[in-house]
Amino acid sequence: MAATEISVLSEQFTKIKELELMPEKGLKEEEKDGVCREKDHGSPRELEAACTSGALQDSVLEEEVELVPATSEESEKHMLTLQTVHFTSEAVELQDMSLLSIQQQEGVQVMVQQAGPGLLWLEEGPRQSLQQYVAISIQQELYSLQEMEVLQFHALEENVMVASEDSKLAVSLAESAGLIKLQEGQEKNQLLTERLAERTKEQLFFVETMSGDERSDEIVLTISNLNVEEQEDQPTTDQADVEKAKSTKNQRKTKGAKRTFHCDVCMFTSSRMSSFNRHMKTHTNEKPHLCHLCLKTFRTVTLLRNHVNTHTGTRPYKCNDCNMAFVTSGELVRHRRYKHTHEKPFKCSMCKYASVEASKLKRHVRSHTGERPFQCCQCSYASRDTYKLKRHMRTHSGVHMRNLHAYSAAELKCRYCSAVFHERYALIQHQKTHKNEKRFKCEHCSYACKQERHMTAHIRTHTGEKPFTCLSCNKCFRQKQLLNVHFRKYHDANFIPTVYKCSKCGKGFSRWSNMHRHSEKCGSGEAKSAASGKGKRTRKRKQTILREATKGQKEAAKGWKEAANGDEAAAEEASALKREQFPGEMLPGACGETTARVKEDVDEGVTCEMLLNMMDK
DNA sequence: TCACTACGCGCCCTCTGCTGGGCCTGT
DNA sequence: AACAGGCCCAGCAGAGGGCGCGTAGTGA
Repeated sequence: MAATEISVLSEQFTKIKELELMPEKGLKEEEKDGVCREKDHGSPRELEAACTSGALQDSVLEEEVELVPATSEESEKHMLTLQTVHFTSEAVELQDMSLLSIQQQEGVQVMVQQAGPGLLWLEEGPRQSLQQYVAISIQQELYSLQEMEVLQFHALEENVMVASEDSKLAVSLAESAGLIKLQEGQEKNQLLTERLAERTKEQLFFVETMSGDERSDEIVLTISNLNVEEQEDQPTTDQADVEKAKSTKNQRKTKGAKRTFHCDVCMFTSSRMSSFNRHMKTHTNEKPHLCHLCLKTFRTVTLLRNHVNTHTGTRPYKCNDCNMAFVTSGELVRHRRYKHTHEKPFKCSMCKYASVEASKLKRHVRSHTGERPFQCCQCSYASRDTYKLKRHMRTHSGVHMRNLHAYSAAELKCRYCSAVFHERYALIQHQKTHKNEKRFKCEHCSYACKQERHMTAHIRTHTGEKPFTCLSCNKCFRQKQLLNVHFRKYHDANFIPTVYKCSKCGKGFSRWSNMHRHSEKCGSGEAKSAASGKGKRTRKRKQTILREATKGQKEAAKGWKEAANGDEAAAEEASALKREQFPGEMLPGACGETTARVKEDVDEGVTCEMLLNMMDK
């Protein structure tokens, strides 16, 4: 892992609790606020581990208690100070809320708390200092409630780093997974005990999890080490786990014979010195290979060569089936799978989906699981991949924010049910769950419709309500658009009525549909057919022209519209602006809007009449 | 040491579907 | 004129394809 990543991680893991060295002494057992404490028996006899139930960080209170298991330096017993976390009363009420508890062993007394602690054995090796931590960051979603309950640490195979101040210890969590995969119940405890017996003087690590930064998607695990004494004669009932443990141990012995190389910075191990050395370079800032074109430096010659190729455009790996070429052979192979061979080795177990890349399958699986690990920091939205979140973030512009994501003190009620929200976005998302039905039913007749606005308008036919009043003549209307039409027709000096001319007789109509109906009767059957086709084209053309209206022009039209709502000053201003911007004749579109196309035509000396003629043709 | 290969992560893009709202059309 | 319904568009999100690049395993 790159050195830069280490620095980042070190910043992230500031929550790691410090170990403390304390005189050897027993601690009084007690159980308090979700922390199980075991009495000091003077020698290690058993190690109990009970799994922690659910209660993730959300359930954790801020209060902390430091638990100080004591050992003596002489006996190589370590004290651990582990952060304790208190759960809410609701969480405590959960069944099997028992936390990982560890019985004392020869003065070692430890209390471990929190959701998802566990144990790790490290490789046998020299004594480690007390100040040894393993910080692990994983995607939070990897830990469902149930997963936490059974401490499935296999997830830790990913993204594991060991930060050790003064030791050369490395541990493969992947290897250790079998050892730390604890199950609830006595079997686990017994198993752990046996493991202890098997692993005299091996180091025992405690793992605690805690939420990372509030906005982070990570859980930070802290692993603190301690030594335990040899144990004897502990029964084992979980044979499978025992076998697993033995298997792991053998594997490790085999590896020992092969001489494995362990990175002291992260979990990396390798049986080859060359691989190990290459890996170690990733932990340094040493980049001896300089690009002479841009002075950028690289760790390896290969990286430099690939980089230089981006300057020169050199792509040595060319596809035989197309013109594509790539810097690396791997890219070519992948390209061929995508474009030519269509080989998709990664298959979904739940559907027929298959992908070229594993990461694509992983992304796809989220569509089955519903997993949305990428949480928007500004609203309730969460996405299934990083790009969607990034795309979503664009919506958090100032207008958009006020419209959708501003907190509303007033309750925003779902129009279809009793749900209540305080964020419009959440409301909209919820309301999407009510879809595809004529869910609006009239109380007075059998009418039903999909849209509430249609129902609102319909209800007025029963009540007689006419809420839209013309401010110029006090005439009332049931629909706003009717008022708009009325106002344009009778009170707007700039309004020029639409005239649809019959191409046969030249007769004018205010509505295209009327003209079309007329044209079907006007002239021969051939004319009728032609008129029909022409009508469609005319409509299309008209819509195309109207669509070209610019935003600024719409703003002007909006100001004009406000006149219908009583803002005469705004109406006058908009009207003046409209006249100034578009001095020519107006195309009578909706609300008297002119269009960009019209403006262009006006600039070219094209009149409204010419436009209408053009539309007719 | 190098080259090949595989893997993983990230980025960007396209296609598709849904929804609300403005507006138009048929009756 | 009034009503009801449909069309169209913008905006957004879901899903997936494709590629760039860094790193690790391994054989020559």
